[in-house]
Amino acid sequence: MRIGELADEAGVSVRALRYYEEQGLLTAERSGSGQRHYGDAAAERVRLIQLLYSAGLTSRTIADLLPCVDAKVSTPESRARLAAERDRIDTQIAELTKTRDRLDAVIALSTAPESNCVVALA
Amino acid sequence: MRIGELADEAGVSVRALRYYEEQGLLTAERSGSGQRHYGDAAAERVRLIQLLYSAGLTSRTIADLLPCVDAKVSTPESRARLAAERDRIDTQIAELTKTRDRLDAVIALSTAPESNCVVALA
DNA sequence: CTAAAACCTGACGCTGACGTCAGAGGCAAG
DNA sequence: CTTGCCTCTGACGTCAGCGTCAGGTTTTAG
Repeated sequence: MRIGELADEAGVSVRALRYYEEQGLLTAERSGSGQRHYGDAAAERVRLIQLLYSAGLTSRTIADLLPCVDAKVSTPESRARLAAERDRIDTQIAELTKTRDRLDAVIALSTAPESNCVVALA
Repeated sequence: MRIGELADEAGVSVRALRYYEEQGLLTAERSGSGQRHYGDAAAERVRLIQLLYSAGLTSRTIADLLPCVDAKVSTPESRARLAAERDRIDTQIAELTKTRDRLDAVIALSTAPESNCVVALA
C-alpha cells in the first residue's frame, strides 16, 4: 500500500502521513527507490492517531502512549501515563458537558415563550 | 476593579483580558487616563469565556454567541447558531468518550495478569 | 518509449490564543 | 517628590498541525 492509497483509505492528507512519520507515530517500509509502503494495519493505526489528536493529545503525548498500546509493555510509568491521559480526557468530558448544559439553558431561554428568565439562569 | 485584579480573580493573564477585549468578548469602562475598569460581573464573564474556549470554540464564534447569552435576543439565526455549537460539543463528547474507553481497554490489558489479550481488543 | 500521475525531500506559510519585550505614562505611600 | 508597581499601546515571537510550492525522481498507463 502506497502513501496516497493509505491517505484515501484513512481519510487524511498525504502531508499528514509524512508528518506522523516525522513525529514518530507511524513507520513505513521503504522500497529501493525510497517510496513508503504500508501494511494493512496502517489505516487502522492512522484512525487511532486521528482519534487521539481529536481528543486534544499532542504528537509528543501520542508518541509516548502508542508504544504502550502496541507492545503491551507495562511499566509502572507507562500505566501512569495512560491513566493520566485518561483522567485528563475525563475532566475534559466533564467540562464539555458543563458547557453543553450551559448552552442548553441559553437555548431553552431563547426558545421559551417569555417565562421567568432570570430565575432559570441560576 | 482594575485589570490586574480581574486577572487574578478570574485566573487568566492580563494579556488575555486585553485580547478578549480586542476580540469583542469583553468591554471595559475607561478612566480619564485610559485605564480599564471592570464591574463585579466581569470575573464571571471571563470564566464563561474561558469555558467556551476550553470547549474548542474560537473567538469569532464566542463573539457571535455571547450576545445571545446576554441580551436574550432570539432570532432564528442565533438559535440555529447556538444549536449548531451545542451539537458540535455533543459530537465531541461522544468522540472523547470513545477515546477514553479505548484507553481504558488498553489500561485493562496492561494491568491484567496475562489473560487473553487479543480477544479483548476487539 | 513517453507522458501523466504519484512520490520524494526540504522549506516556507498559515492560523489562533496568547507571551513577551519596548517605551512611556499613571498612582498610592513614605 | 520620588520610588516602585501598575497600566497603556504597539508589535514581534511562539507552537502545533498541517498546507503548499519548488525542483527532482519513479512508477504506471497507453
